[in-house]
Amino acid sequence: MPFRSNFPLHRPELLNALERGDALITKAMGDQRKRFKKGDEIIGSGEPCDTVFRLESGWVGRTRLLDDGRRSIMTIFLPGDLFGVKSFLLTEQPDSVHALTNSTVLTIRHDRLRELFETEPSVALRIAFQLGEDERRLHNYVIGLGRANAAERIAMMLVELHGRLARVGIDGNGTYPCPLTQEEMADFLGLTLVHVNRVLRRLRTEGLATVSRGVVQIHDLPGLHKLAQPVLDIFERSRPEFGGGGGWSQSA
Amino acid sequence: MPFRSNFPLHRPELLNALERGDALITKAMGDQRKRFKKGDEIIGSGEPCDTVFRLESGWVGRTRLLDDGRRSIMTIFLPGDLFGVKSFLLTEQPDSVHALTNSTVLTIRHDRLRELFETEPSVALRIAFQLGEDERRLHNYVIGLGRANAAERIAMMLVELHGRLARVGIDGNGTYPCPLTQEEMADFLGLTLVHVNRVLRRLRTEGLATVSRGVVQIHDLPGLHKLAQPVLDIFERSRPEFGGGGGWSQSA
DNA sequence: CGTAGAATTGAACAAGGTCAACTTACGTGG
DNA sequence: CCACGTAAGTTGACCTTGTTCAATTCTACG
Repeated sequence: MPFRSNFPLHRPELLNALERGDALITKAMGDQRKRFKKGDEIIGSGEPCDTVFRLESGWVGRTRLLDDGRRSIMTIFLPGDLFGVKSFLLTEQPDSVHALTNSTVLTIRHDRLRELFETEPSVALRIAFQLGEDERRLHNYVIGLGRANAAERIAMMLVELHGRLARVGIDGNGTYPCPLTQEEMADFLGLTLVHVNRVLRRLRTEGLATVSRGVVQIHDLPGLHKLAQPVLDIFERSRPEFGGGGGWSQSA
Repeated sequence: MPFRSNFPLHRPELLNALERGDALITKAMGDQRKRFKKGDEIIGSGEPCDTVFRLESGWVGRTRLLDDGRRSIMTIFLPGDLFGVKSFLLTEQPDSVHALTNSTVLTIRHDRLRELFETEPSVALRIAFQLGEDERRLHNYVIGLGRANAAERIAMMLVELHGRLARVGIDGNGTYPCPLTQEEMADFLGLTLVHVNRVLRRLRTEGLATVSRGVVQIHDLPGLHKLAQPVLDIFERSRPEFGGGGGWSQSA
């Protein structure tokens, strides 16, 4: 699944170069895929890692486990994403990357990638693009963690996952698979599992969305948008394609 | 101020290429500097911007203002940092970048930078490095916002600023200038100004650090480290160079 | 069936937020 | 050099959001 033309590119004229870079990386990765089972560690905390990955299928998360047991899921990778790019350049933090579901990945070794990076500007562009895209997502995420309340954060997550999955072709009209447990959502959103549960119930009773048994059903996308609006990625804002009017009784 | 050899590079063999890329960018920027006064907007929210900046002197922040008045300072740039790199590639979010103090910056136009990017792998490497470095910082920051309490966040901020300023040569043995108002700190840390004030008072009375009148005095760096430890960048962990024993009475 | 992970719910609690007043620092004009 | 005005910093009283602790129910699956 290469680039979609609806990618949030500043300069559409880069699209060709990006697709070329992407194809070159894909080609260099060959078709030897590694498989991981749910829960497996893909990149260990602290261990050196000499490859960059492309997620082919499944969900993967970048996690940090603090000494006292607190946990944070910093990023969720979906099919098509490159990950491990940062360790191509920088010393690694004590992060681990592990499979949230059974997953398959393609890999390329750092030294091989660096050769490509130096000889093919389009590959360098593709790498820089991935880093920029990650950063953009992190920026939104920081706003959410810093300034959004629990309901806004959850709405933001649901809307973002919906958008990203739709862009890689997974979207059943507002229904999509989501393998995260409530504990994982909590670690992703900076909340507790108990509170996530309560807010999800509230979203359900208010008719905005139902999250259960690994499936998200969005009943009222405009409503979720309205709820998440203050902290929504600008790229998601333009897509309240279906659903009724927003009916969330915001206390604020 | 080019790269320091104590930079958190995964592969020291990249250092030469990075310094070369940095020098090329610097050269292409020439010596025409733009000056901004405290409070000036350097990149407007939403407006297209066709340049990348290097901060030469002063403090600059990337900010997002939400519709309802909530504000978030997502990144603080210090002298030597490149910023606006992301907009080289991606559509911009409604962020603004503005001067936290009087500042001077050097600039390079996107089209010029792209030429360099394509012809000089070392420039591409320098750009990718900056993006990776930003991402790394955001990762830590996300942990802090998601899982650290107020005192931990503040300690993290003080330690990180100390480390970054020391690396560009600004460090008076634990005393450094910090032009942030308490409101700005609050917007940076995801707290309220009132609570920042209270925690700063507590840090002061416990003898860890004094923050006032634009100056931070760290009295007990190991103590701050201990407090921030769970959420501290690994690159900062190795530098409790001075001070007494940690004396923070953590309630947890 | 039995069991383990996940979800759900209640009750008590605490961290941090809100509101509002007051003080200090500092730049400017008289 | 002083008076004043404004932005920043402080502090208290009270409140809300989200946490903690502790059961209790699902649900999938061997």
